Amino acid sequence: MNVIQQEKQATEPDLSSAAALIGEPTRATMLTALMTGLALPAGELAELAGVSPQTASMHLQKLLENNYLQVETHGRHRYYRLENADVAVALEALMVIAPLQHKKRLLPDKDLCYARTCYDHLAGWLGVLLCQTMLENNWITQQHLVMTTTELGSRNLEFLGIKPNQARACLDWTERRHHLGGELGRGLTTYFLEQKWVVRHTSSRALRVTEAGILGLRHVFGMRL
Amino acid sequence: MNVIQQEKQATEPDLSSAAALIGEPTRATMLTALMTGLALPAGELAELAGVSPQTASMHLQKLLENNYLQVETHGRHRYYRLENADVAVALEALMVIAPLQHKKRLLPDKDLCYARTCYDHLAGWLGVLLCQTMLENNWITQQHLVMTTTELGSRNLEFLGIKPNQARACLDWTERRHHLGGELGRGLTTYFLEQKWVVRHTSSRALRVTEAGILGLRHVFGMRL
DNA sequence: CAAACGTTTCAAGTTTCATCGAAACAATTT
DNA sequence: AAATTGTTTCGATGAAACTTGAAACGTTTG
Repeated sequence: MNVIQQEKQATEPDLSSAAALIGEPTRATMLTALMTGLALPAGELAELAGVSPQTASMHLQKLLENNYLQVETHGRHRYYRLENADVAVALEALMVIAPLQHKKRLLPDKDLCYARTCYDHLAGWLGVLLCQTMLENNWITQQHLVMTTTELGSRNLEFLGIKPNQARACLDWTERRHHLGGELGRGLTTYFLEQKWVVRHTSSRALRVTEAGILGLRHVFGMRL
Repeated sequence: MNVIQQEKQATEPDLSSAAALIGEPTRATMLTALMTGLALPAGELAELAGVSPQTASMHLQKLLENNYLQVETHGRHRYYRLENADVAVALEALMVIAPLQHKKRLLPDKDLCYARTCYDHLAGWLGVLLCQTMLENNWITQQHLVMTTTELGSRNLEFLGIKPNQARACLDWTERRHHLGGELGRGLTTYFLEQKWVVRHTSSRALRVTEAGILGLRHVFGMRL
């Protein structure tokens, strides 16, 4: 009543269409699958989401038009991936508030809680443990949301061939504690994957720790799984 | 085809319903309005969104049920506000990727670009200028995403009665540069509002700088508007 | 070169849900 | 106590968009 509503063209960004694009079960499933950071072909995304190829194609086109995805054509396959980290960040931010929904609060998958990728870095129980261990061993120091490698940490990381970059403290939605994001987070995770200390599950963001991983993580980082 | 899809109950958080809740124009408008951090009555939100009171009521109930909002009853009015900062963070994260949409990229409102609140702290051109000035004057130092007050800064802030907390570097979507969030961001903004250096616009997140504000910002912070 | 495969386009059918009139409820004012 | 105001509940309507079958397109394989 007492609010004047004149200049309607005055605009914030188009929040609703941005969110609506994510707010559709099929698309949300596909986007979540792509949070591994990997590129997946259309057919696989269709199956993951449980819809026909036509339907998936339509949704992928929408995500593409709105620059949420990139596509790369290889032969008769078309591989889709997230456009950039901003999209992943928005998805994560939504996951933080999603559990508030309906109070159903169904427990998430065990494997996913244990270890998973968060776009390009390690998350879950293992990710948080890594972060804690590196802090305790004084390889990194934390200033609120930024983690910096100490001299000790830098030496050790360089020895492994990992660039001692800074890390960003990233809130883990299953553990509700920080894990390592940013440059360092990516570097470490790339290393773990290269060393086959962890391997990706077939159809989720979850990661499995190999025998080599158990040994490596203990000897190099001092983590006891 | 080659992906086994068995354990379907394995779940990430319910991203789609979280986003769908935001992805409806009426609800998005109301949520955006509430990003001031203020509480608004149902009728006012209805008018802002351009829908009837019944419709607004329905939407508000949904947002309430899903814990995106709180409500406070005063007499026959019901005041709605955001549940917590996590919701605001998610909205901001979506605003970052929203401009990618459709390439329409229509310029946002001038007032909003000039100065506005971002939940509980100052944003827009003014917010970025404040951040820059404080850095240049060596009141704060920046370590990537964290800003710490220097000794000089702490003294000056305490003299004003503002707690010299740390600030979080928060990406401004209009300026694409950092402004001051976190504890310090809120403290400064509270102070500006108390001093009536800035006043809220009637119907948006935008802020107007008063005469006293122009003087105060110049003399105390050395900012030339 | 024909068949199979992955993907997209087109044109339906179908469902979901936002919307508003009517009415009920509650608090305030006259 | 009656009238007014702010808000919510109920029910019917309608539009938006998700879905799939059919078909076309391009690539790979035999």
